Order: sequence, then structure tokens, then C-alpha cells
Amino acid sequence: MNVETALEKLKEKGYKRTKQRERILEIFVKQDQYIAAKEILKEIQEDFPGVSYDTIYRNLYLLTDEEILEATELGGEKHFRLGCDTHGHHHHFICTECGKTKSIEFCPMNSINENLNGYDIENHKFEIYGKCPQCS
Amino acid sequence: MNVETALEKLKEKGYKRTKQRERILEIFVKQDQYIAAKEILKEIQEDFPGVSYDTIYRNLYLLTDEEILEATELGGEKHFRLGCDTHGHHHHFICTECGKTKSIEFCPMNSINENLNGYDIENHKFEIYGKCPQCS
DNA sequence: ATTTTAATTCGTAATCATTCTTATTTAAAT
DNA sequence: ATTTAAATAAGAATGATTACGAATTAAAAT
Repeated sequence: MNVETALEKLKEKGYKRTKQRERILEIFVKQDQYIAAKEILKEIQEDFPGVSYDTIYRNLYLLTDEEILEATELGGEKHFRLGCDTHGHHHHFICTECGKTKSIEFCPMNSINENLNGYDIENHKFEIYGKCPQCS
Repeated sequence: MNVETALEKLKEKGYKRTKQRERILEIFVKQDQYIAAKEILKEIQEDFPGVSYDTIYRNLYLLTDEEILEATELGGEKHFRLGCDTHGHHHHFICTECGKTKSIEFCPMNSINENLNGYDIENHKFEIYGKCPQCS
């Protein structure tokens, strides 16, 4: 997913193209890893000194709703990254030291054979935490 | 795990038996589901009007470290439940409506055959979210 | 090109969960 | 009964997130 494709997708839904939104997308395209809201803010302030957290969060949530970003909770903070839909659905190994991730193609939902009759499954989370080769 | 067993386990490590700690454990034994810190506080205040969040969190984290409780993040809040070590290691289906859980014996780490050479695995999380039979 | 409209942003305050600090209290060992 | 380390109370502080009114701006309509 690149910046233009994402902005196209938003335009179709009636969302406008703004400099701030474009800049946020650029950051995610450049850094392919989980990033916290405050880091996005810091980076954007170099170009737009006045951006507020409101703008950051509003956009992060919008982009997540539109499935352009995906979110996870790390150390009490929400983190976001570009949803790599090139790979299709997948999970992550997340380094607890540097935050870098490695995609995991294996999805437990394909292997599970547990009786969940009557349960309406909406979502699932599978993440492996540890040290990546560089940090261990 | 019952209250006495848990308190025994703590005593062996040199931790004291306090009314507040005992009461916290009772709540978890009675309600076998994920509970947020503020709900613990509310319930305990009926007996100890002065308890502070400090006491709640200190104990929740202590109990989690001692593997008496287990924790997960739900809706931006940490939630805790009694670690059901009778079942051994397992995961959960968590109802997004009422918070009730169903144990899942299947563990993806037993089925995964992904190349993670060089990665030092410390932990993992597998949870399924949705509506339980009562809520769907 | 101008106007209109709704979306978006800014600036700041408010909220909410969690953590910290210090003085005081308590369990349990001597 | 005394001592000592652990635990608690009370409230302030922090940090992430959310909320809100006013001002701005992108895009559509005229």
C-alpha cells in the first residue's frame, strides 16, 4: 500500500485529502513497523508545528477503520502500522526491545478445532513477543 | 486455585496476609472472568472505604507476577482473572459484550511451523473475540 | 472565479487509567 | 512487647487519549 492508493481509497468514501493526512501516511509507508501516536506527532511537527493530538488520533482511527492501518497495544500505548494486505491476513512476531516486527503467515484460526458452536466470532489476535536476531 | 492456596503461596515468598489482599482474592475466586481495576476498587470499597488504587494495582501486579492472576488488555484497560492452572496453559474466547470467557485448549504454538530461527520467543498471545451464546 | 458546504484542523481543556510520593499503619518475627 | 520490613492511605502527578468550540480548508456546486 502506498500513499496515493490510500488517499484514493479515502476519496471514494468522501474523505478529503489534507496535507496532514498525507504526511501521516508517508510516515507509515517509510517506516514499516508499529509506531505510537506520540512518535507520529513528533515527526509531523517538523512540517506542521501546530498539529494537535486530536488530528493524529482522528486520522489513525480513521485509517484503521478503513483498514489501511492495523493497530495493537504495546506497553500501554496503542501502536499502528501499515496493514500489509499484500501478504493477505497474517500475524506478527514483535520485538520487545526495538519494536520491529516479522510477519507470520501461520494463522491459528485455520488449524483450531475447538468446539465454538453458538459463539459468534468477530475477531482474533495472535502475536508472538520476544527478541529479534539483532536484539537477542 | 482458592484464596487459602494463593495466600500460602504468597507467604512462602515472604509476603504478608492482609485483609485487602484477601478480599481481592475472594473477588476473583467468586467471579471467574476478566475484571478491571476499577471494578475491584468499587467492590472492595464496600468493606474498606479507604482503599486506594495504589493498593489495588500493587496487588494485581503482585498476584500476576506470582502467576496467581493472569492479565490482558481489553478496551484500553488492563483486566485480570484467576489463572486457571488446573487446565494448564490455555487461551480464551472473550465476549465483547459481557466480558465472559471460554477457555480454549488449543495453543497455536504447538501447531506453528514457521521459521523463527534467531528469534528469542518470550511470550505469546492468542485470543478470540466475539459474542458468547447468551449475547449473540 | 466565487460561493457554499461539510470535512478537517487547531488549541486547549478535560478525562481516565495508571503511577508515584510520603507519612502512617500493620503483620509477623524476635 | 518490641522491632522491622511490608503494606496501606491519601492525594498529587503523569501520560495517553478524548472532547469541544472556533477557525480553516478542500472539494463540490454555482
